[in-house]
Amino acid sequence: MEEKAAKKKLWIQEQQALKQRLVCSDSFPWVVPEKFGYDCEGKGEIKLKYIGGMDLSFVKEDETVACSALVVIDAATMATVYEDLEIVSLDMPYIPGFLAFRESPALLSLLARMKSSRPEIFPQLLMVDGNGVLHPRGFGLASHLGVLADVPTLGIAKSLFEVDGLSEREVKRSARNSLLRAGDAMDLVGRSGKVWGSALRSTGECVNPVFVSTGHRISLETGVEIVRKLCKFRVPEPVRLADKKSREYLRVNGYTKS
DNA sequence: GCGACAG
DNA sequence: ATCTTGTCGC
Repeated sequence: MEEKAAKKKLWIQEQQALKQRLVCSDSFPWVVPEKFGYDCEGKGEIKLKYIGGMDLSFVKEDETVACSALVVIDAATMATVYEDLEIVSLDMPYIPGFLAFRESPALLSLLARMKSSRPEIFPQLLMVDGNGVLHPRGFGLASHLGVLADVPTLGIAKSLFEVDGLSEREVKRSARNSLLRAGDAMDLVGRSGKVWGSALRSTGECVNPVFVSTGHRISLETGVEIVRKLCKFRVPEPVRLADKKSREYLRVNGYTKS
């Protein structure tokens, strides 16, 4: 497997090249409403209204087959306004730290399709199942996708990618003590002092936090503020729905799955 | 060398 | 990611 090492080396170079275009601060034409609601319909300034969620589901029989999903909701009503699913064939294997090389082609395909068919409701922000800058080289799937599609993105992970001395066990321990109420969040500060992301308590029932990180063109602070408002359950609605729909699609079409 | 390792 | 039953709680 000398092959694999060479591939990683190339991928690392590609990540570093794309990272040159990464923007970690708020860089969008819209404004975050004080509270999602009818004010999103207001005239004048553009307000955040359309938020997308993306995910892939797999079948255990064949690791190259997956169903990709893009769900867009209206933040004001939380209603789904767009949904697209596609069975895809994945060329690359999953290698920790290189998830984007396996999943981004399928996700980019869905984005391109929507951009041409329904540009008027194309998401102003995308929540991606995975990490943004909370990554060994600071360039996870959400950042990778954000840069390639030039769309603001956020990384939403259900488990911690241990980087810079951060350990899931330790983070969960302090989260249990510090995150007391729904919406409480804490910075994920590495040994180096760098803030990689945030651990957010989604609901009062969820003791286990969800890990949010900047993907592209949005600050961590703004991202957490938005994610906080979109959580009915542990995972924010856009991503939860994309996960649910893709899994359901595989099940209904006989592929297997629970 | 050892342990870690998003989905 | 996926494999899985029961079970605690509103």
